[in-house]
Amino acid sequence: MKSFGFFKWEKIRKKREFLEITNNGKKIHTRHFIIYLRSNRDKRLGITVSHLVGNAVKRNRVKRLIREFFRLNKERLPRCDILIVAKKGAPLLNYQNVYGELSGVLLDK
RNA sequence: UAAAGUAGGCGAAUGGUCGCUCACCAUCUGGUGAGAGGAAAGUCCGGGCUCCAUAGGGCAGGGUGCUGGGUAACGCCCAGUAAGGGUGACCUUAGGAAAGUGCCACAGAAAAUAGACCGCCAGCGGCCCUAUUUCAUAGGGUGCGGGCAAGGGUGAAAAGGUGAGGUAAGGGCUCACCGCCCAGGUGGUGACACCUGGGGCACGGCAAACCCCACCCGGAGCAAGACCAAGCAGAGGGCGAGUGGCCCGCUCAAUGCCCUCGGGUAGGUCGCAAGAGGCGGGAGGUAACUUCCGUCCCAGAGGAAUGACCAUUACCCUUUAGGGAGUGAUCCCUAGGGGGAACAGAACUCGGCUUAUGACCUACUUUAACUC
RNA sequence: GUGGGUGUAGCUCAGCGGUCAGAGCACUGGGCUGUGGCCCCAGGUGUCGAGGGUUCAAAUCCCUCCACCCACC
Repeated sequence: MKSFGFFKWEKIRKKREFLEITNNGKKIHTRHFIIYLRSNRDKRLGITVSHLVGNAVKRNRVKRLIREFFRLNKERLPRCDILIVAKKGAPLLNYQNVYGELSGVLLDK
């Protein structure tokens, strides 16, 4: 299981699922993100970046950085659905900042 | 050299590791190829395409507005005309106010049928004052009915302007020049320009106020629309008329249309990437553009791909050291450190417009200053 | 994708071509009171979202842009 890929079945794609996780999941705040967790057989990722975060370029960049984090650290993540919501300052971060902020909360030692 | 004007360009490159989307080949491990923009943006216009409606006409409603051309079309582009701005290169603006209605605050005498506050002018009548030693004459003030619109003052705007003659004072009252109006001619497809003659002059501004004139516009949008698969359950009421603004007209009489309640599904394929396409060249045209030949195939997602990290080399800024030019401010070269690199992400598609955009570059032109 | 709305004083809103843009609340100062509130008097307050244009004159009319909000499929 060496794959660092990010496949379609690892994405949360249905609006219904997003709502279920927001309502029933465990909620964690960090400086630039809100993270919802709900235990599941597979590890899956959903990302929400609203228009309040910035324009399309900034929103895409935030999503790509979060996907990169998921992909590279998949081995150490817990077995659950992860939903990450970006807050306002998020476009100013680079990958190092994102890693620093998310690893402390999500990764096993 | 500096400051401007116009037209345009570029929107870092290369390599490595780990990834994403699509196509093809292999086949369960992979390999090869392709993969954001000049604005992809805002959604301000106009087309293509699809469905619905449609004999045709009228009235609403909306849009455009100097002239000619270009175009699939446009509110866009090109060429010109006039007016205004700028020393200039250049830029900006554009139907009709003698069809009608309406508005023009404040100030001012008066604001669109002109009018007469101060004023100017002569006449008439009485009274008062002054001067000339009485009569009387002259001057001034006041009153009455007239003439005038030069001057004053108000305003954004005061009913042609300047000068001369003339007059009781004045006035296009007359004349010259300028402006305006009318008629004719010439040139131009035309906007318009020029010339000749006539008229003393009539016509304030606002249509981004209503409006008039000319031309254009059927409606909705790829969640259009077509097919496949899965699934369910229909019931009640209304319309006699319906026709996606209205009317006439026209057509139909149903398996039609509308409303309410209830039930089911929200999956896949196509549309969906060869186009008013790009590049190079020839021909026509002042140009926009058209046409012919050759050549190329260049994103296609669907909680939505085109990325992350590292290295090197260019570019710009700053700083340190060394060297060079110069009296100097400063500039150039070499080496090193630090920093910066904009605006922004395709969603059916094309033509424009508008707005955002760091640093840099190119061409032509103008104006200043200096040198030869 | 389509259609619509809002932006005016610190806040909530009027005003829709013509004096120096108003009202309520709030704020400041004074009076009243031993003190505070209530009450009374006086006062400050604005690039009318931004930039152009039309007009003698624009918050108002016309363009372009910005921000926010709503509705429908």
